Amino acid sequence: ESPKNPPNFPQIPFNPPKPPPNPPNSPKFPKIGHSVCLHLHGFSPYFYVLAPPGAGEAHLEPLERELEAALRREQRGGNPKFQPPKNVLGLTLVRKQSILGFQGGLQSLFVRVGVSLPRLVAPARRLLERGLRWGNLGVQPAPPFEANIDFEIRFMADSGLVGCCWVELPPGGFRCWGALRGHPPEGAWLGLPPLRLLSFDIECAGRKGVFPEPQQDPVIAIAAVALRQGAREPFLRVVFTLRSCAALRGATVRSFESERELLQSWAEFVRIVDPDVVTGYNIHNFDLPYLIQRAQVLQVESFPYLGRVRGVPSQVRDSAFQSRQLGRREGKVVTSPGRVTLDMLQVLLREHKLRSYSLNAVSAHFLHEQKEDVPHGIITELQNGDAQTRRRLALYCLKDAMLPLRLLERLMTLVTLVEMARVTAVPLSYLLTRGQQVKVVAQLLRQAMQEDLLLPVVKSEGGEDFEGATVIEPLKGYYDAPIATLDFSSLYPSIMIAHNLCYTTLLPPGGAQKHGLGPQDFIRTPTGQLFVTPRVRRGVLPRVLEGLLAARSRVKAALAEEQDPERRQVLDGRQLALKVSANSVYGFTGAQAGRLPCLEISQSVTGFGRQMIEKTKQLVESEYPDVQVVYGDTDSVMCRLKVPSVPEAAALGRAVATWVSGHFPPPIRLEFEKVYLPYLLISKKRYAGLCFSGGSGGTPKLDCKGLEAVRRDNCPLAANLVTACLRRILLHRDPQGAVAHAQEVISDLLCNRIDISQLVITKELTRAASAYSAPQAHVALAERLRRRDPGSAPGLGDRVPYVIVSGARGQPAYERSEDPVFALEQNLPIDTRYYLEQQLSRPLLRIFEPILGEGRAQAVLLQGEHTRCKTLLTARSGALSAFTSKRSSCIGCRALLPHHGAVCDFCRQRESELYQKEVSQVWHLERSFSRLWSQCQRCQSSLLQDVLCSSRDCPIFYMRRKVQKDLEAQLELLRRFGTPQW
DNA sequence: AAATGCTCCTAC
DNA sequence: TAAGGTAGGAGCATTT
Repeated sequence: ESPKNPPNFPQIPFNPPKPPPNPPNSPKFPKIGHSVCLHLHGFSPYFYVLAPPGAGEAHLEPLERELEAALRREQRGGNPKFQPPKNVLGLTLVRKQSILGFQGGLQSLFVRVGVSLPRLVAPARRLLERGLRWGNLGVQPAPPFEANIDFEIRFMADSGLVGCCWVELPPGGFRCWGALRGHPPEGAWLGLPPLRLLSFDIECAGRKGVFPEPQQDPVIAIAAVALRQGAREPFLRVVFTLRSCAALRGATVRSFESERELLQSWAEFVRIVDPDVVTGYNIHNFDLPYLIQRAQVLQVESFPYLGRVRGVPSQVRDSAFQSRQLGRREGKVVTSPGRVTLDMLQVLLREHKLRSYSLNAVSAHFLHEQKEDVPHGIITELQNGDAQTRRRLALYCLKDAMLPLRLLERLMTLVTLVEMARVTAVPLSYLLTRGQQVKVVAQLLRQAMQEDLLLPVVKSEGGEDFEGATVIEPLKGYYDAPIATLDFSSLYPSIMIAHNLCYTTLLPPGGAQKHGLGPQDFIRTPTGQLFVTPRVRRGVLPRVLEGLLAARSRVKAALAEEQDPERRQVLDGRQLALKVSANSVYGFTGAQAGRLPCLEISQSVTGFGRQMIEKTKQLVESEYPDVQVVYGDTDSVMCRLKVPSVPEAAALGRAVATWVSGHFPPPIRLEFEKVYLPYLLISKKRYAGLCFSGGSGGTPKLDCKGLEAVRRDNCPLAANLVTACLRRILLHRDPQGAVAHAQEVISDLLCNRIDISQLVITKELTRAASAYSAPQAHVALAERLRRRDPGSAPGLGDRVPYVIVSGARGQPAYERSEDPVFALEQNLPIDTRYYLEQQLSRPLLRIFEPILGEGRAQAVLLQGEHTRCKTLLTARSGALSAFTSKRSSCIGCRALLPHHGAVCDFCRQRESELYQKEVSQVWHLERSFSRLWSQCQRCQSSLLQDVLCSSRDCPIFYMRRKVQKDLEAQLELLRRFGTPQW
């Protein structure tokens, strides 16, 4: 049911175009009329407790009375008005097994506790766990099982639904209790439904230098773009503006004189478009909370009904999320029942490692186009102008609403998420808000249910760390011979399958005697744990993993046949989801603060892994004396082969892999992956090579692991230079060219010819400033920025960009970190020595030393003529020198002058010549500036309007500002000549 | 000068 | 309440 008329919702005359109808009887999709939001009502959750010894049918009734009474007492305490009709829906005795530990087929007695509301699960569990009266057995504690399963996961597992699957409903009205008919996402039910996506962006009129706050600063524009999933073009583009706005081509403009009307109208628009997915960039932490808070301030009562459930308003809540993988993040969550809010920023933070996550940087990276970035102050100016300046604002806003949709499409975000939801059986929203564990829990629960196994509620205590994988000691150096890479695909999942490692197969100490098992019934893992063989009991985890691997082979086969591009996309997405999903099971078992940790399993898995890589190296080297394992990490070995060509290396690699595979139990297999030629091995986890994937004819690709080229915590100059040198060495096989290039870049750096954007280092703020025990450059800067303007300062989880500026001798780097824009605007001098010595020299030496030799690399790179370049130009070109020096110096000979003129008496005779030189410098700067300016105009797609952009993620911006400032300084210099007399 | 601990980010 | 794992290189400030 879609709430067309929430309480007190005023009717505003407004007729946006209706979404286009679905294609009639489209062969691709089943016939669908509407999006339907199923609001889950009246589903009763349940959990289990282990019954104490001696418990039976007779104990259930008194126990239920006890539990009911205890729950009522608790609730009266919390909320006297709340009086649910019934808390406990029923207790029943069931015979099942705990999943934890081999049980020898013995079932235990459990009580299934059904309660009427999800929020009763936690207190009921606590009461039973602590101990209630079990009739004549007295007060007995009862350990809970499955009391920590998420409500939606419980429901879906019970109904046999997976995330994002098709559900068939009877035509006309329906009221469904329990039996929903979900279709497996295959065949006719493989595709995605034509979901409606709505992307939006807001603009606020902030005050100068302060980040906009909803208490004070009005919303002046909201742009919205609606797209049907799978369609190429949006079916709707609308901009809502405060005050008049000139027409936009291809978009509807709706102007309002009052902000209240603007907000009301937008909310109504959302309800009419009725999107399934609401997207945008940073809408979670900015746009949505801002709108809702602003509507509160303006008392627009009807506004927050943005969801699909009648009478349930969207709410802003603070949220904190913390995981080892994603770090700690805090922010706001806006609820919107019935719609998925898909913040592209959150998606990118989870899925992609980038230097910067500004919409700007992201557009440049994924869409290869720059976007304007207009500072807040100027936004307000545009708003205060006329219909034309507000048109510009509207267009800017519209573009920002458009970009998330384009990112969504380019990154295939929706398909990827839908497939992950289908494979792991969780709702799509979980993938955006929750961690990795819940996906494994969902799968584990479903498999366990089939085998009458229950998941215990464990209190996670921080256990001890366990030993991980082996990294083979690298034989460092430069190899001009083919290196074949062999690896165990899905190593950890296949270990778990091959050795039947599972919660259900783990034999505790003494378990063998207890269950009367002989030596042939169990195995001892390399770390000493005992697990029963599949003959005794097949594990649940291996079953889940086998299912995932088997599904993967089916998808592979289907992909070979499938022609339809959209279905192919779905299958691709599924393949990825299956792989990722299988690989996360091991991590789940080892998760210290986990839902169901079992270090015996994870330890054994890595133990087997260590044994295997060691054995592989030995097997290979003893069977093939001409093959040498030069390196290996976890599941791979790099083999140096004494064959001349890539195809021969591939053939030999395949033979070796097949032969080695025979020495391991299925489904463990060693596979030939690729050939490197040449190969540069720097150290553990750091190498580069020219990669021939599959060892065949395709174009080889430069592969670079762990080196500065692929790290985000150095400046782009270092990363780019390392990449460029590696390309020259490995791809073009031109080490001399690489050296020359490196020398040139070093020279450019020392002569201040490197653009500041190349020197920006970014690092993540992983915790609150006070939680750091060691000083850090980015943390110190973040603190300084916070003092300058708390609203716009970097928050937890943000990446902080900085440059290192010159300072006093011996001053630590953390005191010299500075905001790049600030440094540019204030003409703070960059510490080029720092960049050479701390950012470039060591990475360069590391890659050149294996080729040139130790001494030579040092001499050639760091001691040549190019390191002595010190320009005179920079010394005075900055505006700084013009304003800070108390006395001016002669433009000809730099001698101090007693006056503010241009030249000293000695240089007076060449004054005309010097003047001409400075004038030509002005021309030169003007030409550069005009080139950059028109480049920025092209970016804003208007050659007629001023450039307002100040994107700190665009190199052109830095260059433009630099030239502009140099030009100003140069003109100032020119003024010192006065009116020429000659 | 060398060793050490903290921090970040990557490989797998 | 919820939160996948360990190995490992490198930079940097501080201590030894």
